[in-house]
Amino acid sequence: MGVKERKALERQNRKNQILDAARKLLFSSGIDSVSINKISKQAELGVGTIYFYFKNKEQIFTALQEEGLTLLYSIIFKISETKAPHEEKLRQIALSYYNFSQEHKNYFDLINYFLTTPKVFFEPDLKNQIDMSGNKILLIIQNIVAEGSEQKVFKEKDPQKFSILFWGALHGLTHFKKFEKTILGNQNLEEIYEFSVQRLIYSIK
Amino acid sequence: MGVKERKALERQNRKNQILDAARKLLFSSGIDSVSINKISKQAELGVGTIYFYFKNKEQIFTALQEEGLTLLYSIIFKISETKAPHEEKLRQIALSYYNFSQEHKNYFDLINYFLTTPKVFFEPDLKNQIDMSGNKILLIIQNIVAEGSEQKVFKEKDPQKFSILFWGALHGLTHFKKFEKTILGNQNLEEIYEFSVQRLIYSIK
Amino acid sequence: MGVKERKALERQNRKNQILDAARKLLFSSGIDSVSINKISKQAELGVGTIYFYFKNKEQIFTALQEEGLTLLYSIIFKISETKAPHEEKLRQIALSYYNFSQEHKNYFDLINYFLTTPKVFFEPDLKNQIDMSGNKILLIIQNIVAEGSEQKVFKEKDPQKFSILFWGALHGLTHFKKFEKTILGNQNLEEIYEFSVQRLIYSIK
Amino acid sequence: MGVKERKALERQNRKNQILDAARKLLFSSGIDSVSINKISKQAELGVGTIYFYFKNKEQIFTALQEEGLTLLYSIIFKISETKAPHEEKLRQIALSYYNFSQEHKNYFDLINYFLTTPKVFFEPDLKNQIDMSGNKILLIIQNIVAEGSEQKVFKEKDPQKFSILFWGALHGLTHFKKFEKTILGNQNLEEIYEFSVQRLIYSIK
DNA sequence: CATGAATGAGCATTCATTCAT
DNA sequence: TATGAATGAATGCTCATTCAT
Repeated sequence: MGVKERKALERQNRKNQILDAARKLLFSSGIDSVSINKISKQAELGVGTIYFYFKNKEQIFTALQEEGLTLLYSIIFKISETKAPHEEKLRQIALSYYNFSQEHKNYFDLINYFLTTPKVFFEPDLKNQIDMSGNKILLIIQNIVAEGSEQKVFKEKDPQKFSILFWGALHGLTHFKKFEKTILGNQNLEEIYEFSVQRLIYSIK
Repeated sequence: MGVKERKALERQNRKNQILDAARKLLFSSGIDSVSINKISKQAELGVGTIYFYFKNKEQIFTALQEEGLTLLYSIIFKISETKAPHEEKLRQIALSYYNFSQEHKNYFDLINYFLTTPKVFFEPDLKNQIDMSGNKILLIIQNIVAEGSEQKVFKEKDPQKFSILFWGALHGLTHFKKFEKTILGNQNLEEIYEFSVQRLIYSIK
Repeated sequence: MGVKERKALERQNRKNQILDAARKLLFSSGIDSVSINKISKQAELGVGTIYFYFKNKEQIFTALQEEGLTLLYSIIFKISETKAPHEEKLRQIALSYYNFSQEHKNYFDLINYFLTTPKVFFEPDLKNQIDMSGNKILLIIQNIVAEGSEQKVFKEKDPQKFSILFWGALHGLTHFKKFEKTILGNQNLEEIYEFSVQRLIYSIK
Repeated sequence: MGVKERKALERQNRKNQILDAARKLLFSSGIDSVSINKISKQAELGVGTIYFYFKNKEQIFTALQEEGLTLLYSIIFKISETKAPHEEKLRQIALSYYNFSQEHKNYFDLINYFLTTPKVFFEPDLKNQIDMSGNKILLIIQNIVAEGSEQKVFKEKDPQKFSILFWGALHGLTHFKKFEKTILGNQNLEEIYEFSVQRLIYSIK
């Protein structure tokens, strides 16, 4: 192994060391209590070192969000690889998204953080990077729909548009978790979620 | 006008003065830069005075969010009162929600803030107040669907569930605005939005 | 009842109303969370009214401290009135002081507040008032010792000095409660307290 | 001198710089007016810097109190090392405690602050640290009594308990300084103090 | 008598970031 | 590369007191 490779490896190790610390903080106390100083303490590194490997806090968050998206992707990918009927795949993907929002709440908060922050300035590279992670997931859904349509299981002519509707709807519904005790009344969100999935799938059959 | 009335009026005026300041800040620099100290400066009042009229920062945000929800409600209510066919009403409501998210971005950011912040410490009263404002909007949609179903224009048996799906989907889709240049590729969100509305309405016809 | 008397009575009622509120706050959340604003809310009176009846916060605290001292006095007075032997009386007084410090912690904190605050400015009247309340208690002890000496049960020639030593020692010991888990090691303070009382009494026998 | 040593030295210097500032404030205007902001201004450092060296305000107070206890310890230790008779040592220790309470009033106020504040949230480590400083002083007294008892000068079987009584009594008596013009009447506290010391010592002879 | 609106200095603490070493 | 000392603006919030009505 040459000097260059070793350097690159060490570099990656350090980055991971930092992300490990950030992740640990994120999971133990939530997004609001992740600060650079705390990360540096947790990682047993100087704050300066953190800034050597990450330009700013946003970049660390981005990396963590990518982790979350990758995890989500792998879950959804697995479903897409099964032999289940197309319809069933969509249903399972939808359900797994709901589960992800509950069981990986911290990652989900992070995704929402990036999705809802009105911050104007966002480095284009960073933004692109995140969006592409999201896109991969969208493509899975899109492919299932497209494939289903080819095989005449579905009758959707615009799989891309539909996949955005599909995911957008699921995403929007997760936010209604906060209304479970109020607006939703005696129903729980999961019920409504399943109803919605049913309807969305039905609409392309 | 008696003393009591005048006092009550002055009280409301002051409250408005504070909300004006808060709104101005919110609209000029975004939610993150609204602080009590800044509000007090903007309103030309002591911070103590702010706290005399509002228990805490959250309450000011709540009031502002209610403004936004009231505005949204009035828009949607107007549509519901027209003589347009049910289907058309839903379409217009959907469209107006999209427009609201773009034209009243600051109110919309505020709504998203409350919807996605992982903070829990929200006072039940405040939360209930907001949720009920949201509920009023939901009920309009629900009524249109219910009425449409009664008149056999729609065939939806569960108008409540469907209205949640409807609004949730629209809401989720607005978040994709951020992906317009990346994931959405050459399409713009409005197109997809209209496609989605079409599909959702179609699913109950 | 003439106008004057009624006025005086009303005046006292209002004062009590205020003290009731202050006491309630003191007992429910401790000395640090008693503020004029809170008192006024609790008493359902305007803050201005509070200031009409009490010159400042200190005066309210003084009144409450007097309550505490009066309560303490009544406890000690009762003991002094029994037929118990002088020695036994002293022992019981000592014990009741310890109990008072534990069971009426809030009053005791208040006493300590006045006793340890390094504040320079203290209105002479106020100070005198408090001191006299303390003096009454001291006099009881002093009388018991004096009487005991007259009857040759004790051999103390200077009952005043001894009573100050007696009370001062007891008071100082109560502060060691904070050391129970550290300096005091495996002993508890009560044990040491009793030991001390024994010694002090023994020293005048 | 290596880099490490120099760093450590500088660190200590900064800490002292902060403590100097805190001490100056404490001594010039009393404990109530020591705030972190004031310290930072006095020390000509940013507030953040204060927090870099001390975890919180309490820790600064702790350090200052330790200074006081160390000073007191050194005074008492010197006495314990003399060739004076045991009895005389106790007398001198007692007297020096009184003098300390008058001449180093600010340190004494600090000690009282920690001893009487009803605040609970004290960190165990900090509390232990302080208590151990106090314990060292107590042990000196205890040893003198124990040694005296071994040599049959005293007849105390429980030196620990007695040393607590001894110190507790002296400590309690210092609080009566406030009563010099009122309860104590024509006597001054020093007189009573000496009387008390005499009695306490006499009780173990 | 009674009110309650208004004050604004003050509080302890956190933060992302910089930069000389 | 790596460090960690230093910053100081900023945060939400409390407080005793005043005073015009």
